[in-house]
Amino acid sequence: MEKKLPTIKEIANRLNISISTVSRALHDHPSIGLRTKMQVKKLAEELNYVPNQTAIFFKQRKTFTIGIVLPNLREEYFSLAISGIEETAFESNYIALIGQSLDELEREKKIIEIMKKHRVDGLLVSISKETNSLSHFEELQQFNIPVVYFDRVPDAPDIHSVWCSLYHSSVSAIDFLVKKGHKRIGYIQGPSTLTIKNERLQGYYAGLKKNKLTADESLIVNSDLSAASTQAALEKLIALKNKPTAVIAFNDYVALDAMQHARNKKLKINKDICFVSYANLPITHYLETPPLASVEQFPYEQGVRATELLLKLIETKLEQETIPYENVVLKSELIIH
Amino acid sequence: MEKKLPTIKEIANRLNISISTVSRALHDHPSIGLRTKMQVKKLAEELNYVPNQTAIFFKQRKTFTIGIVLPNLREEYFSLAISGIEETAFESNYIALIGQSLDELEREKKIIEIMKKHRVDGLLVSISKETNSLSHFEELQQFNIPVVYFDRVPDAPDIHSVWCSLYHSSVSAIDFLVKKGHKRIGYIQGPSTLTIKNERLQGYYAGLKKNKLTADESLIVNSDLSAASTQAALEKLIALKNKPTAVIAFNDYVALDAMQHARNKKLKINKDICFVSYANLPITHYLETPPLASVEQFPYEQGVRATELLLKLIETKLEQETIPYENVVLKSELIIH
DNA sequence: CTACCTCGTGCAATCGATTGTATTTGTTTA
DNA sequence: TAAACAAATACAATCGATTGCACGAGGTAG
Repeated sequence: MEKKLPTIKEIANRLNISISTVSRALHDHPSIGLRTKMQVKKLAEELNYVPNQTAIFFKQRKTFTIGIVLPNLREEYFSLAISGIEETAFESNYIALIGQSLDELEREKKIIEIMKKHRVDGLLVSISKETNSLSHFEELQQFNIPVVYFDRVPDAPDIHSVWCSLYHSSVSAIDFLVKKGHKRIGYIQGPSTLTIKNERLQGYYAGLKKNKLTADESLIVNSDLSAASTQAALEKLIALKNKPTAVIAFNDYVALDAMQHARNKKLKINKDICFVSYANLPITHYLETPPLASVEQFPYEQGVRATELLLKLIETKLEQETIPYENVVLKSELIIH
Repeated sequence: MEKKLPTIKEIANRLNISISTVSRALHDHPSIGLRTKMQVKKLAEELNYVPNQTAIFFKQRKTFTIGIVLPNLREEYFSLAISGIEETAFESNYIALIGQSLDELEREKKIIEIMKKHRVDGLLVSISKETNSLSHFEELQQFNIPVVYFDRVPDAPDIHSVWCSLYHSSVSAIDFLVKKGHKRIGYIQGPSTLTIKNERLQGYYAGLKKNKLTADESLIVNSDLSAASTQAALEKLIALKNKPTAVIAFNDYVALDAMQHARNKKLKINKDICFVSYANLPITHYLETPPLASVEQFPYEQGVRATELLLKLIETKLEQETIPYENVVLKSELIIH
C-alpha cells in the first residue's frame, strides 16, 4: 500500500542482476549487453523509475538546483524576472528554489542558510532594501557557490551582476520633456538603499545641464514607495510657488500613486502636470492615461541573462580556477506611450 | 582554495572524535558530555557548518521541499498565490521549487518528472489549460506524495483542493447590475478548459432568473483570453441589434481589453456600456475607470490555505493510513469600485 | 591444450548524516 | 582489590546511485 518510489536496487532485485549493471544499463554504458539493457529499461519504464537527485548529488556534487532570492513575488517586475529565470533554467534541466526576503535582512540571511542546506548549485539575488553588508553572500563564494546579482545590484567590486543602466534613458526623459516645452521638471526619488548607483538622478542632472536648465533642489523629493509617502512627495512639489509642469517618478507604481493624488487635487493629467516613469510595466498599457513615457528596464531579459551567466559559472566552475567577474549591463529604453 | 562546505566528518577529524559523537552533539543528545558538546558547537559555528539536506533525506525520507506547478508566473493573480505559498512554507521551514507549465500539458508533465526526481515532499498544482487527464498526478499519489490543487482545480472526485467559489458572487454581480437599471447583460466567457465547474455561467443564469430576466444566448460570447479574441467577442456583443448595456468579463484582463476596445469604438465607459469582472487584481485600483465591480477571488489566501493543507498532509502522512480528501472552498466577494 | 583476450557482470567503496549497538573509561561499592 | 555499574564515546550499517576494479565465461590463436 505505502509504495515508495522505485530504486535501481528494486530493479536489480526483480531482474536478479546487480545494481551496478542496472545503473550502467540506464546510462547506455557500452559494456552492458544489449539484452540486459533492454530488460532494464523496460522494467524501469514500467515501474515509473525516476532517479533520485538527492542520491546523485553525492557522486556528482551537483543538485541541478538554483536559488532565487528577491524582495518579493508580488511585484510584476520581479514576476517577469522569475519567469525569465525559470524558463532559462528549465532549458538546461535546472530547477529553481524561491525565497522572498520581503526586504528584510534577517529573512534574506535565513533564506540563504536554507538554500545552502539544500546545496543549490548557484544563486540569483536581487538584494533587499536593508542589505548593507554582503557577508552572508561572500561566504557562499568562499565555498565555491557562484552568486549572480541582478537588478538590485550591490555596489561592490568583486561580483557577478546583470543590471539595466538607466543613465542614458534618464537623459532621454529630460530631452523628451524639454522638447514638449517643459522647463520645470520634478523628480520623485526612491529610498537611498535602492539607488546605490543613482543613475536616475545623475541622468536627471545631466539631462538638465544638457538642455541648459538649472537644477533646483526643491524639485527633488523623496518617497519610500508607499502610496502615502508618494502622495506627500507630490504634495511638496505642487505646493511650490514655482510648480513643476512635469514629474519623473522612481517607477510606475510611484507615478500611478502620484497621478491619482494629482487627480484628487483637481490637476489635469497631461495638461496641468505630466508624468514620466521607470519600469514600463505591462499593466500601464491598460491605463487610459498612462505616464507620457516610461523607461523599459527589461526585467524578463535580465532574468534570462542572469541565469545564463549563472549556469555558465556553475558549469565552468569545475574546470577553470579563477573566473573573471562579469557584469552584464543592459541598456534601458525610453518608451513613449 | 577550492573549499567545500564543511561536513560533520571534518568537524570530527579536527576534534579527533567520531562522527557519531559530532552528530549527537549537534542534536543535544543527552549521552554526550557537556565539554564535547561545546567544542563541537563552537567549531561548527566557526566553520559555518550547515547540515546537508541531501544527506539527511536518506535517513529522514524528507526533503522539506514542496513543488509549485502553475500556468505562469507573470500574471499577478498567480504571483499573489505564490507569495502566500512561500510565506506559509517558510514558516514551517519548507522551501518551494517552482515550475511554469505555460499552459502546455507536455511541459507540465516534464516539470512533475523533475519534481519527482528532486523528491519533493508534496505538490501544489494549478492545472494548465491543456490538462485533460490527471494520470501524471495520480502516479504521485500512488507513491504517497500528496498533491493539493488550487484555483484551477480539476473536476475529479478523489483529490485535495482549495478554490474559490464564484457562484454566489456571480448572482450578486447580476443583482448589482440590475439594481443599476441594466436589463441586457452580456457575458464574455473564458476557454472551456478553465471553466470546468462553470460557476460563473451558472451564477449568470441564476442571477438573471432571480431578477426575472430571460437569458439570451446571443449575449454570451467567447474569448480565449488573448486581446484579439476578447475584442472579437466584444465586437459581437456591440454588433447586436439589441446591445447589452453591461458586460460581465471572465477576468480583469478580459475586461480591460474589452474596455479599451469599447473606447476605440467610441463607446463611453459607464455610460454606453458598463463592465463587471472577476479577480479584482490590485492593478485595477490604479485605473481611472476600473470595472464597476470585480469579484475578489483571494489568490493569496488560496495559496496560504493550500500550503497549510499540503503541510498537514505531509506531516500526517507517516502516521495515519487513509487521509480523507479535503476540499477547501473559499467564498468570493463582489467588490464595488 | 593452454595462454590470452574480450565481453558482460558483480563487488565494494564512496558521498553525509543518523542511530542501534558495542566498547571504552572512570567511578563506586562490596 | 575486584566486581559492578554508569557515563561518554566509537563502530558500523544504512539510505540510492556511481564507478574503478576484479572476476568468470567464452572464444581465438599459437
